[in-house]
Amino acid sequence: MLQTLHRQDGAPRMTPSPSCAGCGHASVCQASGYDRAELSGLRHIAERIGPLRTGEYLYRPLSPFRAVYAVQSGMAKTVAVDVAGREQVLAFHLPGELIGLDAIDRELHDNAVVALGKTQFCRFPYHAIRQVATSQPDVPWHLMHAASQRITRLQLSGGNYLAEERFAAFLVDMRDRRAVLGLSADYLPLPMSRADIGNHLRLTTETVSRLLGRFRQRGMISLDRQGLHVTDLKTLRELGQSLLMH
Amino acid sequence: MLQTLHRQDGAPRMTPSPSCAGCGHASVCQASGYDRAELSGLRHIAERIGPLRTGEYLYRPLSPFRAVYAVQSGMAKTVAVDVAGREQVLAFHLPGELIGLDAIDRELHDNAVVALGKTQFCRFPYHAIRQVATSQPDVPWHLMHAASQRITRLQLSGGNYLAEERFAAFLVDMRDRRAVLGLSADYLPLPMSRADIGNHLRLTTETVSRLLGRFRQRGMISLDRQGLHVTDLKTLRELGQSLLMH
DNA sequence: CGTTTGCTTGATGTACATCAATCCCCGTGG
DNA sequence: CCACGGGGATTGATGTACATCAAGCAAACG
Repeated sequence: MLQTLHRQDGAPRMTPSPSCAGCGHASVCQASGYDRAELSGLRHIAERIGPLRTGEYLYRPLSPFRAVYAVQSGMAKTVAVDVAGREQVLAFHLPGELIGLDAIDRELHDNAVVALGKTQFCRFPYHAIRQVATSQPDVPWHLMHAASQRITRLQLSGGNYLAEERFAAFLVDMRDRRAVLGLSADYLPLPMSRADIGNHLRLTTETVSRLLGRFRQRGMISLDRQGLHVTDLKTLRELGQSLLMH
Repeated sequence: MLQTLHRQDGAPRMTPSPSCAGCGHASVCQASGYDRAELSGLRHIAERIGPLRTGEYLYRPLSPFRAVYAVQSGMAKTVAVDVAGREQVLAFHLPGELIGLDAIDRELHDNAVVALGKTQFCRFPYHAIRQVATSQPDVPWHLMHAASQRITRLQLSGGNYLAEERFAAFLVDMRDRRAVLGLSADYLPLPMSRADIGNHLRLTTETVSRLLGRFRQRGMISLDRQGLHVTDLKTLRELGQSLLMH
């Protein structure tokens, strides 16, 4: 289970707004750039959703696209389901990361988003975003940057690499994203199942388990029930370097 | 491995062009939506580049991001090179498809774009796009749609599927994209090497060759030196359906 | 508690890679 | 015109990274 996020003590407060005033998760929005004055309109249209609990859906495949979302606290996964019923975990989302940009083009969500542990979301209605964009021209470019980043990430993760490289890169990537957000970085909570991790990395649960064991044996990580501790980031980063952004 | 990156050298020649009037490739731009009045500004900032020949670069890794591009005629590939020197073919680009959106976020191209056969490009300087966007607010949203589409495609292709499924989906996808652009759809020119196709699909040249042979034997395609003819689209689409958009 | 559910660990299987010829174009020079 | 060379394509034999199958185990949960 994920605990509630703690606000950074020395972090500057963001400007109060109808929706975001008093939100306990301001620091992650700041880390994601939502506190910039040119994007202030986004704060005013944000709606809170949740908390959702493990396995509950934010949206389902084939639901119409009406908004983009961001995790506020907790963690979520995006899952695609194909015609044969096979599932594919496309991403794990940390607080502040935009969800649903892939649905803009066809105005249709072809994926599901599922909460992993108690999770809260922010909802940004698309019509409101378009409205805000007319007075704040940086807004669409902010989305564009988020989309650009997502494309870069997907391109890297699509590559043909060994299980060990992909898994190391996965851990380091998650660590780095948490560091940017001001969350505990050496400790990674893993509210998703081994099956989810494996599916995401095109591996089986057994292989994930074996990799975790191997990394633990080599002193790169230490495991507990809720997640893992990164104890040798340098080695881990070297293993995954081909798959990581610089 | 792939030698193309080291084969040819030479800076692309650029021809400034105030508008698209008289461009012989207007139909593909039309198919891609560039003829809409709300995007007319894009036509006025387009510059022609090329023609480039097989193996010549549009841009190289680590070059600064100053523009997005579109293929005008011919075909191109995007190639990522990691720290270990391994290459990964990320995409093959048909006329009208935007190239370089992944570089917007970090203002840096971490990939190369290489011509496959005699290929012409359109260049859209980023500062000019931003300028045009101030008077034509649909412009950033057009890019956003292109990015959204790219994300959807990458998510699909990242999945864990059999070689046969991926290859069938690749052929059908290319066929469908050509159909949208008004190009010959049953006939697919393949100016890239088997190695390029295989690399893109996480397969070896040998496997690509065997798949082509198998598909030919089953009467799904017929091969010639320059490309292939799709003779049983239905079966091909069924094979690849899990990986295709609907 | 017992049952369930997910995790771990070992033995065996397989899709595809790798290795290795051979073939087939196509360009080049005589 | 043909001889020759070389890079890509095909085809077959063998290897391997990871999946699949199978069994035990430990935490979670009613």
